[in-house]
Amino acid sequence: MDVRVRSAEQVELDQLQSALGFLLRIAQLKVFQQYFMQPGEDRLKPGEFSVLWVIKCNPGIRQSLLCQRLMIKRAHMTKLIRALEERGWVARRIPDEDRRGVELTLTAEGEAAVADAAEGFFAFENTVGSELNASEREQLMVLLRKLVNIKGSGL
Amino acid sequence: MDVRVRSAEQVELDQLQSALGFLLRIAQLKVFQQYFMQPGEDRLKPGEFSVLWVIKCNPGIRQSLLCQRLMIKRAHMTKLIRALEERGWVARRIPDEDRRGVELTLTAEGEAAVADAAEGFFAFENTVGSELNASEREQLMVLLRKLVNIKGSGL
DNA sequence: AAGATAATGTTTCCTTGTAAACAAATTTCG
DNA sequence: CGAAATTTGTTTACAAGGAAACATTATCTT
Repeated sequence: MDVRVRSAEQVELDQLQSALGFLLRIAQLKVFQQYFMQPGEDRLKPGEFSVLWVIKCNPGIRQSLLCQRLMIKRAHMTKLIRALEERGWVARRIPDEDRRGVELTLTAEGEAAVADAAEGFFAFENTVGSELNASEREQLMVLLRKLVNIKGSGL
Repeated sequence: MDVRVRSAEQVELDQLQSALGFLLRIAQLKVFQQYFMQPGEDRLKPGEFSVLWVIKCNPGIRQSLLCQRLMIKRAHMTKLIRALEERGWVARRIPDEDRRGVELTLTAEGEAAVADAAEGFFAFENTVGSELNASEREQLMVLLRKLVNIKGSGL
């Protein structure tokens, strides 16, 4: 008789299976791996898409606010924004009211790029959590929004 | 009148607030930032702790299985394990039944290190999700376990 | 048995993300 | 007002993590 563990499901996690941070990390990694497993050539990466999307939804948003909402460090955001600027997708503007900050907007090309990517992105997002039924998925969304202080949609 | 968005909560996300992958990512990043914001000197990083913990709970576990369960890539796992080996915490053994694989166990020092870190780690984990009440937290855990195929505890 | 295929780790190179020090502009407060 | 503290973004130097090619061992096919 050989009872050696052979599948991931059989691995004993003990208390770790009640560790919320751990579960979130595993879930998140799983989603990313699924995302990158998809074909698609020069698809936007999730980080890029979300930055562009949020700028689109909040024209003139401050870079620091983007950092706060997307949980991206300032140092890293600088690189992201510079790269998107070089692709001709975002425009940086130093406002006169506060010349430390940077106001971000999309260029016309940027708008087009987001519009282009949005369909695929949200289509993928809708496949996330297929292990759950519709009501569980909705419930998970509600709990996560609460966890991260995103007010629910007014839908 | 100035209605410019000033706080992260006010940032418009539109459809993104219904994107499960996005919400998971934000939640996960938030937890990590909280973790690293804590003081503590040479605390184990979450990844290190979980690897040690899972080896402790599954002595002799194969490296590849660890990868699967912890969603860590093989290339990266090699580095993690080698580092833990150099610290004298894990022992690698090439089993005769299959000389491709590696069986992992903790050394006595490894056991001590995990035991030492466990209290702090799980204490932190219990603070995760304080934005939710007890029943919401439990519900979130159940949903995440289902999402990642971790069978619930028999508690 | 022998050659093709697959599984498992490792190595190397590259991308993503973080930490710390810095620069510039703004705010706070004696 | 004016010095100290804060906010914001950037730079540099590093750590974490991933992709691809490779080596070794095992399995599959015939």
